[in-house]
Amino acid sequence: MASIDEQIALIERGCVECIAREELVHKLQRSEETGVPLRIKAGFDPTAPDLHLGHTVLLQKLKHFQDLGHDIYFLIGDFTGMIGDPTGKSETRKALTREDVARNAESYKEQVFKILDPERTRVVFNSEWLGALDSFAMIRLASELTVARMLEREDFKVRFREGNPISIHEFLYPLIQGYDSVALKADVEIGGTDQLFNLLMGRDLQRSRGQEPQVVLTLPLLEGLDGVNKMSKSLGNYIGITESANDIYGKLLSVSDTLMFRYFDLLSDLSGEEIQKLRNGMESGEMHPKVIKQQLARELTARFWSAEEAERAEQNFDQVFKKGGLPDDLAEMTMQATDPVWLPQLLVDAGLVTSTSEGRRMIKQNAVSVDGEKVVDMGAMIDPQGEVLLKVGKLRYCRVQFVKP
RNA sequence: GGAGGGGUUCCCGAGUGGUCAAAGGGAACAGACUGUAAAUCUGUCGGCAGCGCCUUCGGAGGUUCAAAUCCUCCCCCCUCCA
Repeated sequence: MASIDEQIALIERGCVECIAREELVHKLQRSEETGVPLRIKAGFDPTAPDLHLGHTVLLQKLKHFQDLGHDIYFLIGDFTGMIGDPTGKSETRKALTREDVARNAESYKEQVFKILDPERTRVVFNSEWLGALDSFAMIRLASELTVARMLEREDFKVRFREGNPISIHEFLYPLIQGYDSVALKADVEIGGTDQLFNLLMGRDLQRSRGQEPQVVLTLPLLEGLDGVNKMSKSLGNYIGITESANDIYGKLLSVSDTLMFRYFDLLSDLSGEEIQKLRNGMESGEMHPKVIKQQLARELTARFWSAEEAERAEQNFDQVFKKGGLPDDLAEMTMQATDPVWLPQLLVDAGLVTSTSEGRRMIKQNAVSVDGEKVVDMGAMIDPQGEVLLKVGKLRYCRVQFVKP
């Protein structure tokens, strides 16, 4: 067993803040003496059907605790998801239906275990205990907090000051999340820095109900592919962990050089020194940024697939973008037709553009090619014979096979 | 309950009777240049077999040859007062 100092070092690695470090030390010591594992809580909002790299920052941290022998409570906020968490958004998030939540939660469960050990992970739903709270209990819970205290939260403060709407139910969210910690008797809760307020709420409520307050660890938010906003499904700037090896590899290679080191820091298993070496290498000009980025892409692709798959993705990438060849996971479809098809319509049918108008525009912009030949005629007709390879822009491909009806 | 301000195309935001599919910015997409990086430049950015037609300016009606713009009712948001 690692010493307490070593354990703390691992736990704090990558964290932005660790609230009440001494408490953590105390908890770890006690756990070691009594053999009772700590209860580690992390909440996930079930809006996204797919986990992405941003979530894995947190999952890696949970894994650290797991490796140290503690119990993970992977909380799926199915109840809170239906309320709509205001966190990090400048406007009210749409509440999910019960069906949405159930469906999304299922896919969470499937994906979490790509990183966590299922044996030591308990997946829990907060509707379990929150659904059982009656209005009386809910109002009593609400009485434990003042509006002024609520408005301390940056998000609310700003919206209030700028005259943007804040629904009453949004005030309930932090309370409810804090109550989750009470219900789980959490020893430690991990969350993004944007969750700090909610995480601290857990401490308050636990204390007021006679429990030992949880230690709060915050992790930085991972920026999405745009390098500006946090990675999120709804912004479309994410890399999903169930995406194909080619996609994961390709998307990673498209991040900016600055962002690349952010990803190294937060996602890579390399040590701090090794990452610094790469950084120096790039700054001194000894290493080409692309080579470093490839290393990142390989490591992470291999994490969710395998070293071989990562290797293949790299070859595929080179083939497609260096040599202008074709990807190996080319989309294919068959189409029934006898008469010549108007190209813009064909592009719509193949899912490469959303309207014939867009198709025409793409042709006009010299972005469309058929069987490798640029097409400039917006009125082009395609003979429905054999198969054709359609390409729009650099990334959209489809092979269409024609069949007689 | 009272008084006032506001809801415009993905987002912000101009637009107060025809010249409006609607300025400007952002995002996005395409082209050039590259390392599918950044930056930059150029173009596109409601739909439709295409300079003509159709559907959009919170919703429903109405006035008018003509409405995002005027009128009526409704819904929603914000501010101040109680």
